[in-house]
Amino acid sequence: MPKQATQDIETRIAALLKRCDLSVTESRRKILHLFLEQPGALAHGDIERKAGEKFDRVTVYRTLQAFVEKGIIHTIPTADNSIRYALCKDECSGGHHHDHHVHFVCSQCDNTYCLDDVVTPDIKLPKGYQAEHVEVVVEGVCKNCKG
Amino acid sequence: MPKQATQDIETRIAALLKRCDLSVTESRRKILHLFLEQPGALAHGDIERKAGEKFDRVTVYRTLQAFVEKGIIHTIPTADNSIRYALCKDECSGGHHHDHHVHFVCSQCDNTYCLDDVVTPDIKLPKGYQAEHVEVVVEGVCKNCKG
DNA sequence: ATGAAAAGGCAACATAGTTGCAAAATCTTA
DNA sequence: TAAGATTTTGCAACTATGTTGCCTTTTCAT
Ligand SMILES: [Mn+2]
Ligand SMILES: [Mn+2]
Ligand SMILES: [Zn+2]
Ligand SMILES: [Zn+2]
Repeated sequence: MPKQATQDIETRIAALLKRCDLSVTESRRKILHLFLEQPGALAHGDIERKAGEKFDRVTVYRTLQAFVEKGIIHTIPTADNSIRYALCKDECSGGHHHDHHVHFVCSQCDNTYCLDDVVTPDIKLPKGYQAEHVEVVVEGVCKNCKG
Repeated sequence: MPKQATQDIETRIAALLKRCDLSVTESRRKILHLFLEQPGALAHGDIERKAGEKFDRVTVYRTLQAFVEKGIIHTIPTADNSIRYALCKDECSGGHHHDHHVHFVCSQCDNTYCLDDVVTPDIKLPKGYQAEHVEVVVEGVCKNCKG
């Protein structure tokens, strides 16, 4: 692992936190690191496990909550009732989320992906219903698992 | 409340349970009743509350689980990580679900509706991803709250 | 370096969901 | 309709998940 590259990542992480008015702490850096070095989404449990015994459970909760509020990560609803979190594109960092992409959950490896290029379709609703936000979650077999 | 109508409902409930190879018990009848007399979906908590102190929590869990397995009800994923349950159309009762409709969660009254006539759109996925099932949940203002 | 402010750790609590087992209810069939 | 076999229920105990208050530690601005 080249020192230079690691340095860069750490710098980017610190910058992102500062830009979001979050003080740069060890747990926030660590958890953000987990998201950056991973293509898919992470469940709370994953994070707790990957972060090791190093951090208190409560800290993980509070960190994720802060990240969601600041638009660093967003939540992905799934059928099995376990919220997953994934990094937002930069544009979200403003303060409110404007993700309009589809999510994909692999039924084999259970990984969850943001399909950033697949926008959520318009849904024609019956008279009287007024849409504000559309969530689309596709379940199936992912790239890697497809044999 | 006319005796005749109540009788009919009870008969229908018993018939449905029998058709699904479920023995007709008080808790199952009661919970099925709750679904039938209500247009929207119910969360676990709702059911526990509406059924009164009469049944054990565990019984509610097991009843809902049985109903899902038999295709009597289906689950609806929501952003707030609380599974909701709603009656399936008759065709589901076979054993596996084939609901392809959109769900709607009202941000005001928090009610959840099955939009049975709004079918889930086809989603064009990137190369390599293979869809098996699509969930669409629309959040917004419902018929009753609009105004 | 120093003090104010923010975040973390701990403990205690609340809620949600699971499991094994014995008692009770339901179903079967004679 | 009266057993007996089978399911289902309730209870207790347990794990998992999430929240809150309070004090200590860390971070940040000066
Ligand atoms: Mn996403
Ligand atoms: Mn539905
Ligand atoms: Zn996969
Ligand atoms: Zn409403």
